[in-house]
Amino acid sequence: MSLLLSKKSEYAIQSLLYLTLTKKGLAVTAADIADHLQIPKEFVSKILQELTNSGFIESRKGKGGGFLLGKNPKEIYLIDVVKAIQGNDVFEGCVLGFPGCSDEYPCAVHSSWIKLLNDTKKMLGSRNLHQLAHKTVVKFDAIRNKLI
Amino acid sequence: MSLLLSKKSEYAIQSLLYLTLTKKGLAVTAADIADHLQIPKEFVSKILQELTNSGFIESRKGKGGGFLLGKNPKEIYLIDVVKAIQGNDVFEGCVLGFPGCSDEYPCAVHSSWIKLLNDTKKMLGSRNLHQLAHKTVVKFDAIRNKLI
DNA sequence: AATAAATCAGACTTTTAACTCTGATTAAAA
DNA sequence: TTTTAATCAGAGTTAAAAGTCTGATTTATT
Repeated sequence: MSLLLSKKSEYAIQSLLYLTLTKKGLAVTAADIADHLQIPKEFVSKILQELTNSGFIESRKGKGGGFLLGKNPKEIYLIDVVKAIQGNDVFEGCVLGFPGCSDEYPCAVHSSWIKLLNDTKKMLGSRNLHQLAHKTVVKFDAIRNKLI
Repeated sequence: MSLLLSKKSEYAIQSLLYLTLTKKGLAVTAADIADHLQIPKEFVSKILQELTNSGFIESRKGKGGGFLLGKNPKEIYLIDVVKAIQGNDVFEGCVLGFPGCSDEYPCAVHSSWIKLLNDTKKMLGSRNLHQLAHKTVVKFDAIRNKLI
């Protein structure tokens, strides 16, 4: 896990970016995604299921099936994905772990932390899949060519 | 765990703040700290041991023993504690989980993430125990009086 | 010297995140 | 209609973080 996101969130975002880059209307299998992202197929399948349930993607069963984006990639922001995967209250709570920390009863670093948190939320809330997808092509290439 | 720190780090910082507020030269027992912080005694004992090994505090064995700060609280910055507990590479790694993410081979949000990370490090790197301790008295009071 | 009160060390357990497996279902194509 | 290739659902496993327990050691006090 990075400092901010769980592995699940990371893989969810990577998968969505991959789906954004595939031809519209064409279903991509979990195996294909797992292969291109170099992550476990079974795990990514679970995550794709969750993303289906939360409406980010659609699934097609049976032969020729797979997954495709369920919305316009311009309307899927990183923060939406993170909240769907990690829960709506990921961004709550005191940094120092003190109970009942709030603007009224702040801990010693409360205001600075709130600023950092707002910046983080602003960052995740202003980047959508459409903006990020083409910048990610090079990453997918590097993984495929085992440059990493 | 909050977005940034592990429970261990949180309790470590809380314990150090508590020790900063106690009379110089007087050892405080793990039980006392656990009680005032309302966290498990055995767990905090483990953490205090680690903090002893990394030189933040000193321990006195036997009757009348306990723990006390090993350095000047003006010289203990939050980031030092976090690195000691969570490891030096806490602040490494790609937010989106892509391998080999760097300035040369950035992911789609690399530069924004580096900025957030630097702000975070700056925050943790500029607050020492001395600055924070007195602002924390009210938190300890609230916990003791079960106001929370 | 005995007792009491503390840390110390390390094994153990629980919980949560990460990951795996299996069998059922669905649907296209032969 | 049978086969093949996919998702679906949910149980199971593993690894890491969080938390507990126990027994040994240390040291001040009686």
